[in-house]
Amino acid sequence: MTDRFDSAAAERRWQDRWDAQRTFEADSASDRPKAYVLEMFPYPSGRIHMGHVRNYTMGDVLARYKRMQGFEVLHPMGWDAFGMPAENAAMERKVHPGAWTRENIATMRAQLKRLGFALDWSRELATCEPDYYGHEQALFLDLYDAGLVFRKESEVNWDPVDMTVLANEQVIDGKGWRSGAPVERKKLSQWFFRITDFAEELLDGLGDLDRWPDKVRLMQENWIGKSVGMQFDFALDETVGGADKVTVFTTRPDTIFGASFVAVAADHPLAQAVAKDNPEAAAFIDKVKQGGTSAAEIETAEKEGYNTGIGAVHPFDAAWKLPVFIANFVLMDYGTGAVFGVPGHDQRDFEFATKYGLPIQRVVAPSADEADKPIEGEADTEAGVAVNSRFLDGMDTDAAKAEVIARAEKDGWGEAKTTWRLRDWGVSRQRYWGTPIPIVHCDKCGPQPVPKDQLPIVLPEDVSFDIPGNPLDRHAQWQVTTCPKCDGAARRETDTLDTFVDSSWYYIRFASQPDDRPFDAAEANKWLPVGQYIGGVEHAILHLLYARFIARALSKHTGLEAPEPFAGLFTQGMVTHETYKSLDGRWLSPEELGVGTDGEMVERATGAAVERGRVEKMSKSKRNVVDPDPMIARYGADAVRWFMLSDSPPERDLEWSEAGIEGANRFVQRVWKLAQAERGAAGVDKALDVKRHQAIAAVTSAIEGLQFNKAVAALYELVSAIEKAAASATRDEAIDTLVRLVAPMAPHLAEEAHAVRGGAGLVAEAAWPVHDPAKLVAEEAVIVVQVNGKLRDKMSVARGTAKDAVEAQALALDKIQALLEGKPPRKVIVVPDRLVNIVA
RNA sequence: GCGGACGUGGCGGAAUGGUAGACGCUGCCGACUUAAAAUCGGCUUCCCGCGAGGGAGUGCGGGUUCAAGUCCCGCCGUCCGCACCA
Repeated sequence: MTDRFDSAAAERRWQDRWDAQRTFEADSASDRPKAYVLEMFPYPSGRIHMGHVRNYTMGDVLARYKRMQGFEVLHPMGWDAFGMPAENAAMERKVHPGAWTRENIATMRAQLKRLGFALDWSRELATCEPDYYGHEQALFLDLYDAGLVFRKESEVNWDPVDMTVLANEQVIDGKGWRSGAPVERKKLSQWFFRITDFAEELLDGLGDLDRWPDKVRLMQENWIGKSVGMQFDFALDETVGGADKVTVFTTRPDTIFGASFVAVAADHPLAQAVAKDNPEAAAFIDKVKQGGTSAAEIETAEKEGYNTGIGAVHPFDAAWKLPVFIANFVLMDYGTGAVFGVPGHDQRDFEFATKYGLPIQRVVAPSADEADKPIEGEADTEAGVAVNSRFLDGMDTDAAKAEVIARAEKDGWGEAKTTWRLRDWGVSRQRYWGTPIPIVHCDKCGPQPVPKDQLPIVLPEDVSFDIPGNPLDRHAQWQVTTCPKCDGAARRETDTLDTFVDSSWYYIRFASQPDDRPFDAAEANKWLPVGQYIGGVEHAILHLLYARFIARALSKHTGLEAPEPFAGLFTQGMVTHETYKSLDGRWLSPEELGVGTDGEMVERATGAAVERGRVEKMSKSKRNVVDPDPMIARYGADAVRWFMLSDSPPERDLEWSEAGIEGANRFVQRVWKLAQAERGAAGVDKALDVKRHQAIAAVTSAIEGLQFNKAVAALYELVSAIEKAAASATRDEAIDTLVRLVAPMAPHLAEEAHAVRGGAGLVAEAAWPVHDPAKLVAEEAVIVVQVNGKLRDKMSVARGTAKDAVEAQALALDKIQALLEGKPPRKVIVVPDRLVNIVA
């Protein structure tokens, strides 16, 4: 009689044992090879959701697998604990952000522990604690000393009612998401990290990240946005606001003879100067500024301009003057905020020129004899040969570009120039719940860095959120300090750091956590870079780019040797679930549903019909969230983990379903039943042994390739084969192998099975099975026999049978004889041990 | 608009150019049971056929090959990212 697997008891037993034996604590001094497995640490929002469970289960499988392979594994966990939700909770529920956050951390830590993850909890950190952010302040000062921190005026979204700065995603249709008040643009002095200093390196570095998804590399490449071209001046035929020239940037200097206008952005100094005593221009600028900033509005906005009446002198022809427009499609924050328009070869310029009746001249053609080919309907943006371009005529596009740049540089009116889309990283946040920026403002000495021995600068606890705005700003004593330079009265910086700063170095702190400095480089170097980093695609750009930047900066200015922090990156899919809607459009949770008299789904409370919605990402608003805790209680942690890995490929979405978790539970029970099988039968089962070796090979390569769904399938096959096999020594061995192969995925089950089968020690520390390539195939090979590529028959031959013999045997088959009707085959292809194809 | 990914049964998905649909889910049939649950066995791409068997089939249209889900060319569709980037 076999028992059902008691998941609750097993979870308690083995989690306690792992804890007591410190099984998963990483030893930096170990001489085993090191493996660093990391999942993106969670924001402590309140409770763990299925997305976390999936993410951390994948990392856990890898960490446990690596440990069984003999690696010293670092697999830590922490909390991305600063950020706005804590302040929102403070305002709504009158709880202190710290109390709210720490309570959430306690809840979520307990939830994670219930899943039995092989985490080194001794290295747990929370970014909201002074023993983390104090070190971050030290790093800030290091970057400051390295010249990578600076201060400048920058515009922010300002909510005049809440008196607060808003992130872009908090601005909805130009209004604050909470107050609903129209958002203003406000200039504030803010701190920046000079990430643009590293633009070229960050771009080049992508080339080495061969274990990153191409998609993410491409997104970063686009974000960095390198464009190579030239910058040059157009002289103006009058002086406006003290300026007698306008500087433009272009990637197509070869089209300079196709220019028919110059355009500047609405907030370009030249435009501002013109507007000063020109109400018409001022009105146009206002109109442009009011234009929507949403993607949809930009897409549909028509190209519009205001002709200033100023003339710009063509650099190659003093007599040639181009009209200068203020145009709505020119952006101040890209290039120089001014362009020259070539309607023949740029689509925007084409539309603009068409609207304002400006000349459209072809200056690039597919070949030199197509100089007169008209430009019709749209601009021709292809490279080719310069035409109608005086001294450039006949040159290919690249040569023409080089020629223009060479002449400009020689004559001093322009130069080769590369511009970037990437902006410097604004790190100031006018918020309370973040890392205080370690700067002191002195009226006499200006902003001064705080000496390191005064760190950490701790956030004051006595703050209130009754009044809108940043509580640090109105805290009476906290700001008051003395200038480190002149000892005079001074005020602390009340801005805090962007939480992306917190997450851009936490993986280093995990690897090494001395008390007196952010990290010990020698120790960190033992672990870094992270071998496998796992998280959601939503962090493909910002978090990963910032972390790469910080790692590079630290590699340059400290002893850290990991310019690329994450050698391998994997972005997993979401966890989705069915949704339901009432006929009047309210989202319904599964608990609100019942079955009506006719068997149809109805809303339990009202008996009204229910519409089955799309399968969507689990979210509170759509009421389709499945909480992990009750699932663990009901099915056990192993079944939940198993389901997270089965079915869908890890990079795609996984649909949570009742049937799926039931299936996972069935698997757990099947393995448990096998584990209890009587040991000691004699005899060899060759077929089962082949299966065993195949399973080892399949599971191993699947885990290596992060294809957990394939590992799962291979394990199902092994279990089925064992179930069908009669008792034998081979079968005992196969069960032992199964227990180890399943251990990274269902660790409690594996430990329990290992113990009940008399195994010594922990399976978590047992060796990973190794397959024998010679035993991967059966002695008999099944040969497929095709006629004209169509499967007609199969036959079994000894592996390695010679081609001639196989061919003869195939031709002798009754079915084949019948199909050939006595005619000799025209050709026979034999693939040894696989197939015979007869061409009739 | 630019860039990328994807398209295979009722569903999730497998397939170094070599048996398409592994494995799971669902559904159906059967065994065990007084009965149910659980468990076990079988079937489950579609069409024709009682059956043996035959035919079709991987979004659509072409091509390469003894052989194409897989490679090439051209379409269609879905999803994602970026977006007036000069």
